[in-house]
Amino acid sequence: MIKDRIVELIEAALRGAAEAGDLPLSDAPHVELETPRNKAFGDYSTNIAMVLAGQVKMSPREVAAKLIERLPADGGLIEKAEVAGAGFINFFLKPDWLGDVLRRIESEGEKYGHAPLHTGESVLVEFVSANPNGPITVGSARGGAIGDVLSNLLEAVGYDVCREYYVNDAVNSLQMQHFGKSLEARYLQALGQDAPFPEDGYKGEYVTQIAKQIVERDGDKYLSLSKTERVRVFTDLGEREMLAVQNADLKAFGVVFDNWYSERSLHESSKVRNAIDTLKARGYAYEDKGALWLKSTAFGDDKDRALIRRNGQPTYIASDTAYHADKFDRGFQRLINVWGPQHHGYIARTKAAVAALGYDPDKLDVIIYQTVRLFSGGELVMMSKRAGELIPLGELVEEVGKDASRFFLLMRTADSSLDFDLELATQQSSENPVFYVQYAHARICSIIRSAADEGLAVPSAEATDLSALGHESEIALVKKMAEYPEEIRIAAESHQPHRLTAYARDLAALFHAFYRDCRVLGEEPAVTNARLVLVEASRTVLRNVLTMLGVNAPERM
RNA sequence: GCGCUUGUAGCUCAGUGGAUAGAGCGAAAGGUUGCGGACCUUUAGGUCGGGGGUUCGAAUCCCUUCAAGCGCGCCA
Repeated sequence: MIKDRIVELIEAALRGAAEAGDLPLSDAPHVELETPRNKAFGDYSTNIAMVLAGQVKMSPREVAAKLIERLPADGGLIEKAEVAGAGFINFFLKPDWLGDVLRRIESEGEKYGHAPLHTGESVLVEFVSANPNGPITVGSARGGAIGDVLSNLLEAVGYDVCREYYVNDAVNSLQMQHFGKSLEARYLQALGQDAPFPEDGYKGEYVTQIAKQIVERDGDKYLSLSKTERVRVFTDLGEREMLAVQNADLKAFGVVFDNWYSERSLHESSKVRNAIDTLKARGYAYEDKGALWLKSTAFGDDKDRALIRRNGQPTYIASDTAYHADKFDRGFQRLINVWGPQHHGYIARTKAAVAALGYDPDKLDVIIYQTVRLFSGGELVMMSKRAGELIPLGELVEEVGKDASRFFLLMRTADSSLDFDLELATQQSSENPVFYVQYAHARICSIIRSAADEGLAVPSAEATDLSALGHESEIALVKKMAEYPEEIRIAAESHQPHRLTAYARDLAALFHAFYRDCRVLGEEPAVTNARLVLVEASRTVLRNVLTMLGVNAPERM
């Protein structure tokens, strides 16, 4: 890669200067190379002289000048290197480097952007994990998009990734019991009985729908059961139905999990008991007021947390602790949890629990995403006409499609709240970012189709003279494509999948600018051929980034 | 009260400790007959919430303060 080659040149210059006594350096400093915003500052730039100035007691410009003197022969890569500003060294590349980029994109194809930086490392990404007592909401869907695309990114940099959904199906969960009671009441009502609806019940229309389905399928056969039995049965039936709906909605959203991990199984396999025994043995669990407590304050938490209630039932923290232990025990080296905005207070206690069990809490990263609000035509959409509550993911995908749903939910950093404009998401115009990006891809395909109609195939980059490329718009486009692998690396390592949507928009904009300025077909053969190579490379990179986002790259629109 | 997140152009937001803080929309003026319409030029618009500090250099890191959202159960 070009950037790596320049870094090597600078490192060689540093060694040379140190050996010759020009610069009194003890060990090799880390060289940062960046792409300056302003093209007057060259193609690449380094601040190394300013970093070293204090250490070697010279002015930054002086250090820069000495380093430039020591730059080794570069094999025709660098046009010139010059000192600028406070002591930057700016590198201007010979136009030939454009060809290097295009040849690399061609040879790597759909793997362009991938890099084996973390091969052999495994990571478990847990996300969505909504309670199985209702459909996935748009809020949780944001976690779905973040978790899924982050997983794609981690795979691209070499990780072995497991996408996991934690199913909160514990039998003693109050949420699930409320759900079961609500369903049971709707069932009785559907059979014409005057059953009271529980006070803390789930009023959503979907509960009534499920009850009706059960009546249609099983009739009144549950009437003979005792009330307690019936609630138990309906909790199970409802849970099964909700998991199926969640699974289907997520699938339509392009999210498929490798594993659905049952909380109940943690209790049944006595992993919860084992975790508690370990905590006791390690001295981080104690009894007080008839309950058992996790001494999480020993690891920086605000207060200690209950593990087992006075009535003998374990709390969710108990199962969650066992769950995280099990993740490590399954051999994952890193854990990532993608959690909704209400859960930020749980980071400290979860890490504390992990540490108390003897695992490294730094191996666990938690991404908290903020709330999603839906707007339509500038108006806040609070209610769904159909369900009488928060809009389910299934409805969103139905309304704006998988592509727009995913792209829009990834347009902001997870840290800030997100306003989703439903009207914009369905708009067929350049103001709609998804449309704008997909349109660029369709346009590329159209050019290649037109070329084929004229009997022109896209020539291979390797066999084509690319020296005809050199227009400002061509250079800007190639530069952006050259940045893609690093963009992937940064997005993956900083856990910021939203960066990809910005990159996709930038790339599309640069392609549209190229299209405006440079005609592909009907030019001199040398020009047309070189530009066809460039267009094909643009298609590859655009398709790669859209694939990473889980968004379709259409050939026609 | 404590904790987390946010605060950047009229609006919505980008911005890996670097050079003159950017984009889209909106506003003003003009341009635009070719591969697929979703384009171009110019102008206006900023104390990066305020105040300290670290650094050669801060929107970015630290402290403090103000404002907004959220969270502080033997619920999950």
